[in-house]
Amino acid sequence: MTHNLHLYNTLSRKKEKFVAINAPFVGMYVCGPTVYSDVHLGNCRTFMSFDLIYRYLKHLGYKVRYVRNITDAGHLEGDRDEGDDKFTKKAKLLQVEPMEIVQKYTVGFRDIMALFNTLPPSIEPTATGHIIEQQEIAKKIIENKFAYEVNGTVYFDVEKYSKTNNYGELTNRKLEDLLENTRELDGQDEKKGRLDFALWIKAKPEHLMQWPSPWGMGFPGWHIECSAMSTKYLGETFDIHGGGMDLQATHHTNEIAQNIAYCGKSPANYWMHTNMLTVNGARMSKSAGNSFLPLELFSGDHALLSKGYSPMTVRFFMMQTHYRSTLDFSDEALSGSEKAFNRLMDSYKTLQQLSASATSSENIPELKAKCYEAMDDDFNTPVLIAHLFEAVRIINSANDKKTQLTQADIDLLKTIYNDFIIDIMGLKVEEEGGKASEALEKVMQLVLDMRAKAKANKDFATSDEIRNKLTAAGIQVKDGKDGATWNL
RNA sequence: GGUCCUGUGGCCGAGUGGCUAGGCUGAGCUCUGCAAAAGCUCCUACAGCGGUUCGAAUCCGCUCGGGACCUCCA
Repeated sequence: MTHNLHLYNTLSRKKEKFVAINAPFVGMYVCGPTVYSDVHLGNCRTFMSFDLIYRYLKHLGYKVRYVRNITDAGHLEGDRDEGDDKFTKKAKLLQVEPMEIVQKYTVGFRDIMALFNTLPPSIEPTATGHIIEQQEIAKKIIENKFAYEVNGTVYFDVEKYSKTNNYGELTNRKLEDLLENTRELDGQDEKKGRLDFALWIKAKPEHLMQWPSPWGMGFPGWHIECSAMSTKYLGETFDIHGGGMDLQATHHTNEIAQNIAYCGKSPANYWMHTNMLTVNGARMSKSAGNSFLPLELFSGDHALLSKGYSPMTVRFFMMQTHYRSTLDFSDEALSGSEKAFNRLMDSYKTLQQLSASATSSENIPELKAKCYEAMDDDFNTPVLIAHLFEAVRIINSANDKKTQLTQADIDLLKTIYNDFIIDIMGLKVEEEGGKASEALEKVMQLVLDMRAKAKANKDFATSDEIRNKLTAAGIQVKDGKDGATWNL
């Protein structure tokens, strides 16, 4: 595998050259959604970022096993390790089965991700499908003396673990500081240490989701599902583990601790974290109530939006920002991206009908090298896009006969476009498609021919009338050197 | 309070110790019957104050903003 891919590893806090444990195979685990309500845009950003990473690794020739879980159990409201989980709460509210909640939002999630043109993961395992595996890990951790049971609940012993391991390594925090800053819990606490977290939680009789276990009826803690499923499908140590930055301090820190307590091995070589989406500078989150639903974005049905934006526009918008930077969301920024994206894709169409010259005035191989350089530098899509706009300029100039491209140049440009725009960034031409558009194409050709005749006869009143009425109908006419073209 | 990130032109957003980011917007020009499209040019920014350096937006310190995590969240 010859490439120069470097990626930022949260563990070392710097960019490192990517070396697969067992090339050409790569194991990648990404923490997926908790399906108790609609996915919001922030989730989508994370999964689009990892989709990009998945696509680029595949493009480089790796055989990637991409595992992304569906969390359909556990997840209590708050830190008390008590009360209803999110599914039970919602199910009671709507008077349905918790699994109906799970089904509804799992399907919704997949539909949205498909609209965003993300590839499905290789395996999409669910927490409820791996209750046994989670119990096995909890048992082993107890055996290894890093966990203890109190009244049917199993807790991980963080202080014990810290004696031989660096618990806060992922966030560079010291145990003393963590202890210092952790809130004192209400008196009835049964945990030994205030940093201890639950591997298995005792269920009250009224709980709708509960399973038998060596410790009585209960349900799994939040973190253990990822330990169980990543180990099962990718092994004790695999290549890349990813998720949103908000998972770094708690979820991933605990996941690493569980894995080490379980088998003595750290789960992943590279930890990758994607940054948050913000709205007016504040993090977009379900609990803050400032989130956008993807469908609101597509329809424009939101107080902060002047109009709707297509899924590909949104994807392009996100690709214009590096995955580790926060991305501030605004109507103005989206509208800028929409225009830029259309210009990029228009040039893609122009490229298909470019005619070759005998000589070349541009260095296309260098452009291609720059594109790889950008992607190899921790998946730097903003820089990649900057290079692609250089290609846009070249293509449009060639179309205007202002620069010359050989057939080899044109073929290479096609390769660059197909590789980087379509395959790697996962953008596609949004077509209305079908027979209707075929017919429209013919009708438009007819109309433009009639207008060309009027122009040839200097009947500008007629040609302008045709153009104006087409514009009013939402069709833009562009007069070029070799006749007119149009688009919606 | 603790840990950490961040502050770039009208807006979004990359980046490196010295050499053009890019996109959107705005202005001008070319082309065009006119317009649109396209191309070219311009608007030359790096929070503030010190320091290191031949040279810093890029390194260090301080100040002032913004944000994240420490509680469920991608």
